[in-house]
Amino acid sequence: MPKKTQRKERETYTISELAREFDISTRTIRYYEELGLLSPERTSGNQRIFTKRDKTRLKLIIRGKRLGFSLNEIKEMIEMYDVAGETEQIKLTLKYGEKKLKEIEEKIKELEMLREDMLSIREILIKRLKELESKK
Amino acid sequence: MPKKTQRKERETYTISELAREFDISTRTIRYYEELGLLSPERTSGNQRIFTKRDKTRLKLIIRGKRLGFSLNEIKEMIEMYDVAGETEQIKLTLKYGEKKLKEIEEKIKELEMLREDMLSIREILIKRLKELESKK
DNA sequence: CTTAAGTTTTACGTTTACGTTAATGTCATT
DNA sequence: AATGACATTAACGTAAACGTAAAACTTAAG
Repeated sequence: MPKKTQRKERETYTISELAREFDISTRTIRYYEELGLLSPERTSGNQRIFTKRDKTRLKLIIRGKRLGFSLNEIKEMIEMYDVAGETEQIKLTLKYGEKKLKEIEEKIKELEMLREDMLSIREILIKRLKELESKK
Repeated sequence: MPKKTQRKERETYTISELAREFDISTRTIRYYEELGLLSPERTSGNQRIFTKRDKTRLKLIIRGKRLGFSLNEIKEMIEMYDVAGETEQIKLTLKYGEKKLKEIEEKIKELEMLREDMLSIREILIKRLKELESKK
């Protein structure tokens, strides 16, 4: 039997690896853990080990931030992923999810409106520019 | 000649009227002025008078905020509306506008991804719920 | 003219989301 | 075992975006 590669699963990351990858500080990552947004394992020497799952979460957190959600809102959304629970809990989660879904769809609409605004301003500017250039 | 109605244009608002309408504090409105996002006229007694234009701006500011833009970014976007200037200035504004447009389109995409995530979580939850209910 | 409700500026306070520094510990390599 | 690179906790600092309170002024209504 051939020796199996030692590489059982090196699908873990250190804090600075993730920090570099997402272009944030290690402090930020620790802060997210402090708020309960992440809960990485630890080595025997107490250093954080991040799994693929943690990495996915971090990506979610960052996306949420970019979209104007507070860390608290993001936490609530993330917790939806972790509902192990009973029917009542699930129903509540579903309800909250519907609310968030509506908010998200609202935001999409608003962004599209903003986009339209920007596009028409662009048109105006281009027109003005052409006038100026032709009078030159 | 019939007496014209005194109502030449009462299309103005006090600070608290706007505050109520947008559900923000008067402090917030004053703060936006302090940052140069608004510049309302004043009465003889130094009280702020907001025009329709100011109101439109305020709406824009609030929308921007909801979408995760900083007040500074919002200010820069608003200033695009006010470019009276020369070709060079217009070109710069256009360039900045293109950048913002891309950012906005990025955000729309991200929100749509988030929406997909939420939808699939919902599916999972609903499925789990049905299982639990059937085993009852 | 008086009064109440609203407004002004000034200034210090608060929350969120980290930045920064210090003192100490861990890990991999030589 | 020693060196250098990275990690840990603790704690104070900071910028953005307002909140809050005080003291004085305006305005609309009666």
